[in-house]
Amino acid sequence: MELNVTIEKGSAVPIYAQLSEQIRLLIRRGALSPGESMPTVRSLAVELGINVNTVARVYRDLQRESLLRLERGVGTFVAEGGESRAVEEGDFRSIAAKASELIDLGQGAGLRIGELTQLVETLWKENVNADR
Amino acid sequence: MELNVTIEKGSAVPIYAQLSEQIRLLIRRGALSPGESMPTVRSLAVELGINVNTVARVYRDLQRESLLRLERGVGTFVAEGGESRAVEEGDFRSIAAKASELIDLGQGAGLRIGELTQLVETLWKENVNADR
Amino acid sequence: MELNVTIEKGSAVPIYAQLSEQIRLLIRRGALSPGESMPTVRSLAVELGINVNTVARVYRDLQRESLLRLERGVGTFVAEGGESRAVEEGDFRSIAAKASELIDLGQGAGLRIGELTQLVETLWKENVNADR
Amino acid sequence: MELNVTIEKGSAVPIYAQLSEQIRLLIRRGALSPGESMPTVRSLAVELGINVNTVARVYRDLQRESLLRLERGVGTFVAEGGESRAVEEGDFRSIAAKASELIDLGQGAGLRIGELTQLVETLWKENVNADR
DNA sequence: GTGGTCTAGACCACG
DNA sequence: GTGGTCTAGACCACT
Repeated sequence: MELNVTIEKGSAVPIYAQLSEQIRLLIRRGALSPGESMPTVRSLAVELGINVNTVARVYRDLQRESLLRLERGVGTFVAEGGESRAVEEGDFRSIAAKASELIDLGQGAGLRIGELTQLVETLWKENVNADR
Repeated sequence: MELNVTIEKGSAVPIYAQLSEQIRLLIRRGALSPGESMPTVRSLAVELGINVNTVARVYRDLQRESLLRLERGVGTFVAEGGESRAVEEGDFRSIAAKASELIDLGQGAGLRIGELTQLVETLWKENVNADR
Repeated sequence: MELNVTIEKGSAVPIYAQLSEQIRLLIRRGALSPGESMPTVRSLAVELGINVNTVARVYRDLQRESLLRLERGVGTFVAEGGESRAVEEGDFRSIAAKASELIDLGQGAGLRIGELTQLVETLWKENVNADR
Repeated sequence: MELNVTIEKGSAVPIYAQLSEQIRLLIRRGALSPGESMPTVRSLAVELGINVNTVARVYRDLQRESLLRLERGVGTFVAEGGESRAVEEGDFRSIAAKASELIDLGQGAGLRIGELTQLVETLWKENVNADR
């Protein structure tokens, strides 16, 4: 039940945001399936070397988005509802493949990861604005 | 001399980090050329609706990375040195094109921007680790 | 012997408090009469989808308040004593009618249930303080 | 800038829920107007005798509901947006009047506050279900 | 032993 | 001095 999640402690992005976003992605890509049980707040905190409350906050936040379901005294589970539905596996594979190509190009040109994600974010916003 | 930069005030990412990363990208993509003058700290702060100190801090940080050059009483300029060299224009175009394709796929599959950049980050790290 | 009780699992109010308060009200409004038998701990737990221990705790608490009477090996009954005396039926009807009017007004104005009960609580407290 | 808020520390309802609900009501009833500044997290914590983090959590929760607007380094304000719009003053007055009548009846019949709010909640739910 | 709440106190980002 | 994050640790509600 180890979660494939990595936390950068020095990052400007708060720990809870890093964790939250990564769990969300694991659910969307189908690596975590509806009904599946999540690690306990305590075990995940130990595994990641962060505080229990920080994990609890993330679980609570994701519950409010209907991605997780918390049961007191029982555990935490991936929600069955609509929000937690995964992207189609085929769709996800082509997205991941495209992302890998982008990463290869970026690394080839000597970009850093932050520059690459910043580029994606900037283009995303232009795209959204252009749609208006 | 308006900088094509957008700040999200409510974001978990601190304003200074958003600004710093975006200026860095503008330089790397060649939208800001070596020797070109940057907006004054004050005007950029007003334009973006953020605090003067925040802009000043970013300029200072970028100077330390040799991306900007601060001349007291004159202004701030994009540095001529190595760090501020832009990616080849052709390279950048193919990277941007690839990123656009990725964004289209992601939007088509209903991903949010955070999920997409998270995916890029995750794959980047796997890539780096695989190289070791 | 189904009890007209509803539990909200996700609520900030603990399950035992929700259940306790609702049983108390059923007794006060005369829906449960002195001497009447209560559902078994187990059956009520199943009916409500909550833990047996939680129901048992509520029954124990209500016994301490002399609202219920637990007879080992026999069952649980609404107590005959003073605490469990119901409000006069006519009184209760006018209270319920007034409450319904309040609810209609509240819903008409777009209030949520929590806001309405909060208002009742606030005014209640002001009333009590004013009496002093 | 004292907020007319009361916290019951021993209550089964968590402190953050009590505070959150009361602030929400103050906004809905127009006692707090859009744009108005809220007490600082620290001052409110001191005033209520609770922890700073608890207040901060409430402010954060209410920000997510678009009822408050938090500005780092500046302060907290009632949001201008739609969610924070107050109920019409006349409407609110009739609701409060009706609630007072209900309270008088309830107190006359010897009900406790918890029983009264429980009744309101029960009838509310029946009303909602009946609408379906 | 699970998640939930609360406290106390430190340090950071921002103005 | 403002809000934000994080930690460490206590106690509670529930299974």
